Amino acid sequence: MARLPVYLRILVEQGDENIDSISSERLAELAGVNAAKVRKDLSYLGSYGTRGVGYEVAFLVYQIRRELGLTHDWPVVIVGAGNLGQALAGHGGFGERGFPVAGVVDIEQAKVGSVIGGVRVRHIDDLPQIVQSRRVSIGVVATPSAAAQDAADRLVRAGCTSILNFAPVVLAVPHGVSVRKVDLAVELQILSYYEQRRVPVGLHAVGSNDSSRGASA
Amino acid sequence: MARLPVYLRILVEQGDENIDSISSERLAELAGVNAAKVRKDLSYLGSYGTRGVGYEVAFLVYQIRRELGLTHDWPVVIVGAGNLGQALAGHGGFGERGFPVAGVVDIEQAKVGSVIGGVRVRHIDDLPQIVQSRRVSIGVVATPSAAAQDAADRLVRAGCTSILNFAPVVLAVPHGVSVRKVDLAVELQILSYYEQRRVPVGLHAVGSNDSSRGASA
DNA sequence: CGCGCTTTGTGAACGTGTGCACAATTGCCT
DNA sequence: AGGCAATTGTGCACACGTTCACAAAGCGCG
Repeated sequence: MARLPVYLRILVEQGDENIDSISSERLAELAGVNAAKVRKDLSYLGSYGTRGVGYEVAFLVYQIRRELGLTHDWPVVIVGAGNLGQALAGHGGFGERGFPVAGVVDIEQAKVGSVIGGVRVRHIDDLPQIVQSRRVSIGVVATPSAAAQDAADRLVRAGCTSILNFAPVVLAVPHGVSVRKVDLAVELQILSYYEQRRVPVGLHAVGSNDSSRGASA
Repeated sequence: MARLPVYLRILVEQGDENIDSISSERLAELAGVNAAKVRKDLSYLGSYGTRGVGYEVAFLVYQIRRELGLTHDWPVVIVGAGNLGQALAGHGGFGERGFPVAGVVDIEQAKVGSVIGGVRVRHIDDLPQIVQSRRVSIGVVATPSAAAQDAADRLVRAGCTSILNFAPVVLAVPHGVSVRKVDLAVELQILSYYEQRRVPVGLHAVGSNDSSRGASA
């Protein structure tokens, strides 16, 4: 389920505030979803709640981490040291959440050697060496559209089996390789869609990807 | 439908290559989806295909643009001039696709005045003025998590009715405001999930958000 | 001019995810 | 010890999106 990461983040936050027990209703409120959905999602992991009380935060965090495979770090390699690649590498949020940046590569020699986010940019030809020595299985494509497929091919050849793609193209990958796409223009266009038909009456929240909802501000 | 933007991009690309007619099957292949799904999606816009021939690319582009509300530009304002905000503003892909950056604001005076992507960073107190003078209805939250809710509140107060949120928090917004969230860590965690259970056999593509699929590389 | 090939549009079956409602279970208070 | 309030776990109905399969419709060729 795609909601587990959201629950996880909320539970970790609650844990940081020394809250050691939480009800499905409270968790649902914080995650912006239905309480029944939370319970169903969690029951999928097993019966880890206590009736009349709720869920033990620490234990639930552990279970979700285990389910998501977050019991150990997953080093990632970023292909493309342009605007986006630099922002991702320098962001810091990756490493904190269990996805340390094992390397940043670019095809342009001009970019090789510069240091961003504490990582030196290397040439894309070094990709196989980085992937193998650091046991990387997740690659991030942060190149221009035209170079994205080549970047993906190189990642796959180097041994990556999961790709996070920021380029607005549909990547072709071999069977067995997972791909997720983040397309900023698509997100904006979806907002535009709702924005355009805002004439009738101010209506509701927006479906699919989201989570948000709730009143006031 | 969230797939319309993908179709649109592909159709524009095809149009650039002087292809003026396309079948649902070809479009489905390029978009990485089922052909029947393409036809059903397009039939939702009306019957704009010609049986035995296919769809006229230019006309379809026009229709999808109209449906998505992309007949005119939607200026956006970016809140947060950190790593991510700078990358987004400097990216250029926004303006090209009909979402020109009307402004970048930050709460830190130290960042005010610098120029990124041809836009000068202004103080967040100028937000209402920017939003109103430029008729902005879409705001982008590119702040740290702790500041995200405040940024969203300010955007709403200034008059924005759609928000694209990059901070890993669930934003509370008034009824009638659309929110979409892009959480990089969530995407990586979903990949981690599939990566973890890759033991049995290398299996398939990944659901929901995606689009990818297809063979070889 | 008609026949066959191609491709759309859509009815219908199917699977999946969602939400309700309630029984089962636990803790607490008296 | 017993009853009450709270909360989980889940069966069930429903709505939605997906896919198949086929009839309707257009094009080109003989």
